Amino acid sequence: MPSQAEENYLKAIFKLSGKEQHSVSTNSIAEELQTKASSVSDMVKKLSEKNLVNYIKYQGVSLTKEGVVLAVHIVRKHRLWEVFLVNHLHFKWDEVHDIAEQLEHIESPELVARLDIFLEHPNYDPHGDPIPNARGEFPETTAIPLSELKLSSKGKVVAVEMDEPSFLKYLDKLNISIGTQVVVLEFNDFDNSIDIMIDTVQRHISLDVAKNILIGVL
Amino acid sequence: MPSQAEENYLKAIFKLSGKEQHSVSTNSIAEELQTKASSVSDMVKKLSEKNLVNYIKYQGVSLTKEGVVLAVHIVRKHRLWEVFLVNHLHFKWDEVHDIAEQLEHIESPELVARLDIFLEHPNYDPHGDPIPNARGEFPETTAIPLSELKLSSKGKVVAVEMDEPSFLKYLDKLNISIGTQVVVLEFNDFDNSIDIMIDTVQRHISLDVAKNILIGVL
DNA sequence: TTATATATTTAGATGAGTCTAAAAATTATG
DNA sequence: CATAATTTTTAGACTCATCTAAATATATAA
Repeated sequence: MPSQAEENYLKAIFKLSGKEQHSVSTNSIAEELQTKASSVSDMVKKLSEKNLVNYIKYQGVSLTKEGVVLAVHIVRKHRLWEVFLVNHLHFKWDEVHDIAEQLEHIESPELVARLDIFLEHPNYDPHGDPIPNARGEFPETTAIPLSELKLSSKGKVVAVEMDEPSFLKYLDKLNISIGTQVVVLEFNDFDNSIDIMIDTVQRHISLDVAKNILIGVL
Repeated sequence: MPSQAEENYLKAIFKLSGKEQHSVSTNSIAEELQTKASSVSDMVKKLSEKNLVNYIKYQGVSLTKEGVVLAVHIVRKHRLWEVFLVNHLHFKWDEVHDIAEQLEHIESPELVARLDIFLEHPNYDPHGDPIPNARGEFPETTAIPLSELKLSSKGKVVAVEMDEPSFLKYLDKLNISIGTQVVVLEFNDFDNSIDIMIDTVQRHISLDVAKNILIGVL
């Protein structure tokens, strides 16, 4: 059983490696975990000895099969807890990340199984992120960033790709949440901003924001 | 904010100090936490510097006001989580202690407050132990060990004073749980065992067991 | 009350995880 | 392609929490 620190590294590497699980740099891990590259070197060496990551000095890091299994399991716990916090304790979606960061390290397979049942096997967390099942399989998700929609096209927000409270509160202010209908009115080349329509209101959002709003593909 | 290790020490000292919070020995803390007396000396020194315990070398340890506040808060979290695990996730009472030991260290005042509301402000945990409220006040409890009942007297089990799964499973086997009616039939002087009546069945229990079953006093 | 047993503390070591500063490898640039 | 800039790793130090073994204080008992 990995320590909490090890779990955080596995999760970070999993996240940074993307869907195809490409190898990632020491620096990017340090950035993600708000730590120093030298600390990452040390930890990655340890994880490598435990066969949780593939590591060749100066060549980047990737998770082994075993490492992926563990990382996915942590993601599963994190997202299940978020569902609990929002659906049952009535937290807002911008308040749950930090608490779930703690809860995800609770070690008890039985607890996860029962929580999953209690929550009625949710497929997505409050931010629209897919929740892997007990076998580590993610539900199908086909979504593209709002920034890649075609002009005049319409879509439904299915997820957001950032958990920062400030970002989520900003979306609240724009009346954007999971399920919101969006129409792309205009792409503004000069600053890459986008004009969109939410309900009957016209809004103006930056490219950065648009990139982090995922729209469902039928 | 104390570390998990510090929290465990505070909780142990609180437990060992009893209702009147008398001072406790290094050795007893070591025993309670399954560690060495030398480790306790070190930690107690640190807690003393943080003004969480009163500590005079060779003279024992007691919690300061501030230490009591923290310890009670941890107890509160532990017991609230136990209620959640049993009432909502349908764990058995002998399965929740270890999980609650982990959950009690989750740091989020908001989480505790909302959990308390979700659980509808429970006053007792699944083992009958009182749950302090947000101000740290315990509900009234007047109970005596089964071992101190008078001959032929009748009573209702209100709590058990031991969380060991083996003990709790043993009580299950005897059909003893919170709320069970018990009648004392006989005290056996030769081995201090006690004959009791549960429902319509006569049972024979040791003094050790009887000491850990608390009977409500009207 | 002096010797002995027990409890407690100190000294020094260890492992986990982190850091800074310096060294080494890799990548980019002129 | 050689040198500069960047990235990554190593070396050494630090904190936290623990341990063993030795020293010291307290309690017990002849």
